[in-house]
Amino acid sequence: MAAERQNRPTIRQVAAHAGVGFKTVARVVNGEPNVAPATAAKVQKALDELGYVPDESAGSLRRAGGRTRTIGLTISNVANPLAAQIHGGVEAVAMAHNVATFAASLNEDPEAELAHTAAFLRRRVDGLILTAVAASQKYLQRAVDRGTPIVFVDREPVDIHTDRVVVDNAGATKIAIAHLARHGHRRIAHLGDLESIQTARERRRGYLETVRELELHVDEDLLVLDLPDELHAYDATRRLMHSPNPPTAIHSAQNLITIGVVRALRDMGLSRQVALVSFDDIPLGDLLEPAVTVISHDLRRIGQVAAERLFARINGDVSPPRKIVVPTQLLVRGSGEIPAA
Amino acid sequence: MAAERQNRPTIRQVAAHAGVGFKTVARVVNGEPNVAPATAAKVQKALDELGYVPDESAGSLRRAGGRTRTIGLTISNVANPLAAQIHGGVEAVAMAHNVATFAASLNEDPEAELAHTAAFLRRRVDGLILTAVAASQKYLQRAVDRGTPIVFVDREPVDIHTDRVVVDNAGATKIAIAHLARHGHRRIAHLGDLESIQTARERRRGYLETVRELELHVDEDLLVLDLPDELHAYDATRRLMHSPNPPTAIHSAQNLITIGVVRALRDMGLSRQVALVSFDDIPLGDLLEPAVTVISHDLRRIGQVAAERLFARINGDVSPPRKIVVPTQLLVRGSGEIPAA
DNA sequence: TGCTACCATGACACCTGTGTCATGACCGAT
DNA sequence: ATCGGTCATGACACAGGTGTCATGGTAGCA
Repeated sequence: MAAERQNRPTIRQVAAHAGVGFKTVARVVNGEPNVAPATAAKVQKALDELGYVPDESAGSLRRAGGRTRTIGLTISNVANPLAAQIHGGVEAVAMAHNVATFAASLNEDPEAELAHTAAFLRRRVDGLILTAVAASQKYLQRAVDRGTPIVFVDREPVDIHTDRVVVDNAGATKIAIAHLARHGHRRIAHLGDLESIQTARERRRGYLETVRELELHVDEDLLVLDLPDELHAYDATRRLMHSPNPPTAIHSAQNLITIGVVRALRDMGLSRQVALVSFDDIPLGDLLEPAVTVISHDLRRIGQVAAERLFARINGDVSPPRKIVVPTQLLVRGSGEIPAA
Repeated sequence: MAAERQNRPTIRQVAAHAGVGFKTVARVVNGEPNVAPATAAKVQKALDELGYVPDESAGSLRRAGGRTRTIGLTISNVANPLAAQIHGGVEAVAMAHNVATFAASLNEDPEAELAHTAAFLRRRVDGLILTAVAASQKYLQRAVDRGTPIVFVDREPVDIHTDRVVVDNAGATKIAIAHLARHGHRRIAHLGDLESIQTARERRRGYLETVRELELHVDEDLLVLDLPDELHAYDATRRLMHSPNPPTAIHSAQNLITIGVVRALRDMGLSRQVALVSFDDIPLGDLLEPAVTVISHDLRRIGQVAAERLFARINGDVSPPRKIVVPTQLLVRGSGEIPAA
C-alpha cells in the first residue's frame, strides 16, 4: 500500500471541489472583498478538506510590482559568530515585514560573491544586503538600475553608489591606539587582517595615522598585515615577541586574530605583561584572565539598520544613497590597561 | 534626467532582438543541444547586450518535478554560535547542489515554527531541515505525503516519522556524570535547559539514570531544571553553592547555562574547587582558567549529514526513515578533573 | 535520384496564480 | 415599470518560463 503521492491541489481543483469559479477561491484565499458569506464558507470548507497551499512564486509572477517577498543576504560566513549577529539583525526585520531571507556565505571568495548575487537575482529577490568581497561591485549597477535595491554592510563597496552601513574603522582604531598610548606604551604592534578587506585597510590606516600623530615608535616590524586566520596570528605573535625589540602592547585588528594573539601570549606566559586591545569583541572576552579590552560594535544593529534601509528602498524611498555609521565602543576590561614596562 | 527604470528583458524580448524564436533562446540559455553555432552566437550577443537574467521561479513553475532549487532551514537562532554551525554545514552541502537556503530562527517559539514552515511550503521548497520546537510535528505529515522531504536536526520530532540527525544526549550525559564520579564526586548537580526541549529531557534522564546506577547522592536540590538563559543559570548556581549542602561538582547541560555557571563560580572564587563538565562546547572554553571540560559534538557535521540525507530524499531515495546519531566526545581540559574535596 | 533519418527551429499548450472586465442579480429611486 | 448603481461571480488574458510536437532542410545511403 504505497502511500500515494497525492498532489498538491491547485486553485482550480479547489474551485471545482467547491463548485465555484477559481477566481472566487482566490478572493477567499487573499481576503478580497465581494464574496457572499455562504460562498466563502463553502470555499473555506473545500480549502480545508483539500489542504490547499498557495504557490507564492506563481503568484508573484503576475502580482503588481512582481514582489517575491524574499531578500538575499551574503555575509562572510553564517557560522562566524560576528557575521551571524548581522544575520540575526537582518532576519528580525525581514520577519517583521513577512519576508523570507536567503543567506549565503562568501568566505572571502570573490567568485562566491558573483555566484550568489547572480543566483539571488535569478530568484528575483526584492532586495540585497551584501558584504563586499570582490574588488569591484560595478557588476551590480545593472541590477540597481533595474530596481533591485542593495544595501552594503560592514564594508564599503567599490564602483557603486548605494546605501551602506558601516563603522568608523579608522576612527575606532585611533581610539584603541590612543588608549594604549595613554598607558605609557610607545612600541605598539598592529596585527591586521587580509589587506584585500576594506575594513582591514582602514584599520591599518587608523593605526599608522595615530602612530604618527602621537609620535609613537615607528618600526616596520611592528606592522604585521595580511594574517588570514587564527593560526597565522598565533605564529606572528610568537615571532614578534621573540624579536630583538618586541612591542610592549599589541593592537589585534580582528576577532580571530585576537584569539590567536591571546593563545600565543598565554603560551609564552606574557598575558599579564603585554597590553592588548582588540578590534572586534570576542566571545567570553570578559571571562579570560586578564579580560580582553576591545573595540566593540553592535553587529546585530548593523543588520537591523541595513534591513530597515533596504525595506525603505523597496517601499519606494528614492532619496540619495546614505552612508550610515554605527557607533563603536571601547570596552575597558583589563588587558588594555597593562602599563608599559 | 530621472534614471529610467529599464525593465528586465524577457526571453521573448531577447528572441526578438536576436531575430529568432524564443524557444531557441531558451535552448542557448540552458545549454540544450541542437542549436547551430552561428545561431548560438547571435543569441549570445543579444543575451549580453540586453543583460538577460532568467527568472528561476517562473521556470520551476513548469519544470518537471517543479523543483525550485531551494530548501528551508529552521534553527533555534541564526545568531546562536552552535546553531550557526549547523547552518554552516547545511549551507555547504546546499551550495554544492546549487540550491539556495532559506534560514529562519525559531527562538523556541512554537508559533514561529508553524509560521516559517508554512511560509517555506508556500514557496515550494524542495525540502526542509527543521529543529522541532512545537509539541507535535503532526501538522507536517501532509507536506511529507505530498513529497516534500523533511529531516529533523538536533531534536527528535513528535508524531511524525522522518529522517533525523541527533546525538545520544542521555548516553553522553552518562559519560559526563561517570567522569565526575571517577574523580571522587558523589554530590553532582545537574543544571538543565527548558524542559519543553526534548534534548533537555534526555539529558536529565541520562543524569538521573547514572546517579541511580552509580549510587551517587540523590538530592532533589541538586536537580535544577527549566533554566531559560545564562542569567538564570548564574543565579541558580549561586543559590546552589550557598545551600547548606552544596554539590562538589556540576553538570551544566547546555552551552549558555555553562557560561552562567562559569561566571557564578568565578565570582564566588570557586572555579578551582568545584568540578564542572559542560554539555556543549563553549567558545574559548579551552582558554578559561581552569579550561572547561565539555561534551562536544560536531554541529557542522550534523548540518552536513542532514543536508546530505535531504538531498538523497529529494533525488528519489524512498528507503525507510533513518535516525542518524552523530558521535559525541568528552574533551578533558581541567574543570572536570578537579577532585572532590 | 529518391528515400530516410536527423538536425535546427519555431509554434503552441501548459504551469499556477493575479488583474481586468463582462455579466447578471438585486436594490432603491424615479 | 424603468433605470442607474452596487454586489457577487466567473471568463479570460497574462506573467515568464518549460515541454512537446510539427515542419522544413539537408546529409547519408541505396
